[in-house]
Amino acid sequence: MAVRGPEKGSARLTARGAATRRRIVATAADLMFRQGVAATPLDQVVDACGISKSQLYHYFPDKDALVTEVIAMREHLMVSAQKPQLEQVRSMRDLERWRDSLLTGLRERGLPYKCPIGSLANELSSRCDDARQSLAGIFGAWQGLIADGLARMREAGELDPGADPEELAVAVIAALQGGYLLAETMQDEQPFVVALDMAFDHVKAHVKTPVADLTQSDN
Amino acid sequence: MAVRGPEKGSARLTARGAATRRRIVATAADLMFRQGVAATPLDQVVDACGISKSQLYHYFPDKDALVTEVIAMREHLMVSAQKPQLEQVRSMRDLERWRDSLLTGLRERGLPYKCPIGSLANELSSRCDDARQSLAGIFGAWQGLIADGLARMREAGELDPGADPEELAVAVIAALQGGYLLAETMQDEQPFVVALDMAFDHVKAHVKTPVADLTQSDN
DNA sequence: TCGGGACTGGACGATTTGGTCCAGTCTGTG
DNA sequence: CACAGACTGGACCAAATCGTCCAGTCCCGA
Repeated sequence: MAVRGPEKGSARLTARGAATRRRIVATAADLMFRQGVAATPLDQVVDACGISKSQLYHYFPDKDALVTEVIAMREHLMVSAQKPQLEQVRSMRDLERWRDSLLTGLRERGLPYKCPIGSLANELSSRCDDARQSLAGIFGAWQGLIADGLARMREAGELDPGADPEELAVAVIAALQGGYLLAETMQDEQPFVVALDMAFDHVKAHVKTPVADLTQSDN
Repeated sequence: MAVRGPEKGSARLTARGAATRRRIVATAADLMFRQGVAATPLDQVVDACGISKSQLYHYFPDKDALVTEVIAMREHLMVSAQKPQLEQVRSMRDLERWRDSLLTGLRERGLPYKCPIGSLANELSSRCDDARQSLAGIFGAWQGLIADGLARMREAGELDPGADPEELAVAVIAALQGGYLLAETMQDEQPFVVALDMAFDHVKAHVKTPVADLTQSDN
């Protein structure tokens, strides 16, 4: 499970070859998301992808390398899905729009109620330190995106100067992850909603009271 | 991964036999906690336990049965660890004592920063519906213990009558789980602390304001 | 047209793992 | 003692899986 640099053979790659390569990673990512990494045999990837086994090994030296790419793709997908919205965040209203999109996303995808990153982290962090570090990096990037939005809110005077964007972002992600896990286990979206609401109440508790605020602010 | 009833052979069991059986489950639980269920071969359980393979199969028909028992043991451990404290909860102060014990527990155990139940849920809920349901039951039991405490707080007038103990309990557990996952992935207890603090702020937000609060309410 | 990467398809080896089987020993108790 | 259950120890099977290898075809651009 070593995290390698750019692939050896990636230098000379036809457009067609690159497309196939991406297809393999995408297929593997999907299967591994639903079944887990260990529970996804390469033969299944091969079948689902409609390629031959030798082709898979033509692009990837071993399963670990494939997993590494899957993780990288997950980071890319997360960033390209979250960044556009989070970058725009300058007010609580913006942040709530983001929350709403998380919710509708969960509902549209339906089961399984899992976070692609969280489930990878859970399975791999104990077994492969390279993967764990990559996943930690993804969480860090996510945290950064959220924290930046919160920081902008603070600059805009929406957030209390004493509020720590990084810490709030960690709390939000933790709530998200916990919500995903409970929702998946209970097969019910309610825990996810409850967790998200908690996180947003927590953020709101650091909102500079514009007018008389009903929700009393604890510390 | 079928969840069976009481074992077939459990009828005639010497004290010695029962002890060995428990030892097997405990050993398996520990290994599976640290490495994951799939990543724990039975041979390793056998070695770590100092028994012979035939003995393992003398007590358990297959690996699934062993996993089922491991889950049951996890429930038992959770309840016997949490119930005594949570049963006593009648005030915010009591609840905070419980939180403190969670924290010191995490610190004493050290790495891995995982929840034995959460990690099982994450790995098994996608792959075995029987296990998933058992784990959901454990989460439900945990939720119940917390919710009961919160309900007593409400009866005691410490909690707002409008507060929903069940919902608050779900939020607390979600924060816990998310905190564990982040802490484990980042190899840092801070996310766990942050998540727990969020959860407790959330509960406190439903505390009936007793008198003038000393903790400054930030404007 | 020629060459190289893309790709097939399946044989093959090695390893791991779950699971079976059994001959025989140990141990505690009625 | 006799017997039942506890236990050893390893041989053994079958399946899954990772990974290798190769002969040969297909496709595309210089």
